[in-house]
Amino acid sequence: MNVEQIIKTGKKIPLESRTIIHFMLVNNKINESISNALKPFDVSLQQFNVLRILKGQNGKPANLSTLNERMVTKMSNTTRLVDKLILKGFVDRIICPSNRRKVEINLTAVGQKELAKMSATMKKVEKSILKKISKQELEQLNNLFNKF
Amino acid sequence: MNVEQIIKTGKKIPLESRTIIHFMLVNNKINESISNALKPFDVSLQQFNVLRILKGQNGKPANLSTLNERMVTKMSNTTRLVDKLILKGFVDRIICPSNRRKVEINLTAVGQKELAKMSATMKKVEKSILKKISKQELEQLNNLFNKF
DNA sequence: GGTATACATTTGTATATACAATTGTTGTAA
DNA sequence: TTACAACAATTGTATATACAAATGTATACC
Repeated sequence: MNVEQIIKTGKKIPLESRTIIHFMLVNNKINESISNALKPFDVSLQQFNVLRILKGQNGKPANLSTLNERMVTKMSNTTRLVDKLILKGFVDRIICPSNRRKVEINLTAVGQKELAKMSATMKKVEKSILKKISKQELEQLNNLFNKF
Repeated sequence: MNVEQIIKTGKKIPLESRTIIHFMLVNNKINESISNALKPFDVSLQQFNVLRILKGQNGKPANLSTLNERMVTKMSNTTRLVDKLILKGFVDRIICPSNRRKVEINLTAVGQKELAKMSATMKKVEKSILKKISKQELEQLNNLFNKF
């Protein structure tokens, strides 16, 4: 992936700017791969993320603020994200009995089943995205990311 | 930046998934910094990118497809992006005399002046984003990004 | 108990983006 | 020269996201 070639510029870009731009280009590519992979399941990356968090709850229901806290990309509107998952039958939402301000969100059986399929697909996509990168380099990347 | 801590999960994440998630977290952080920095100028990152491309043209006008080709994040609707820049007085758009299907987009004097200010701000933001990262590590990052 | 404050979510509204269909223009081949 | 395909941009529409205001509920203080 050559930055200058992709954004079709002749002049060379300062190392700092180049790194940021390069970062964004890789990000675009990753996002595209992932959302393509999720398209057949009719969920966005954000929605997948919510389902995954709910699975991590092991049956314990989550409320909106918990979801928001744990999401990779925090959104300003988790309510409507959940709305869409409800519409698809992947989760259900009830008002929390002990505190009626809160809601309890749970994976449905369908949601669990679909999530399992999505996760398998995601594993493949991750492998394909990272196929040219060694374990050692992955560690290296994680260490570098720590410095941001 | 500790991934597990940020997304508040107890279990450890497989290295591949962790890298992707880590990547997204860094991306969010970068985007936030940049859009905050651009907010005073009332432009989005995409709009800034278009202005920068136009500057790179050195007075030569660009048409929409050229812009699209050179944008870091390709958009499905560059027309309306340009509309917004016109509204702000940063660029103008005329129909290309030699081929009336095309348009010619140019930086205005105001656009040039504002872009200079934005660029100065962006330089600072980049420095601040990358302040903990050495030149050598930047090279390393760029090399790793090449493998995506 | 009544009132103010903080909390958790939802709703309204504006803006951004994606995708497809449409418009207008040019080039080309019968 | 006309009909058709390719091109470049625009428009319509649906969906996504951001931000602020509003709703409803619980808690704390007097």
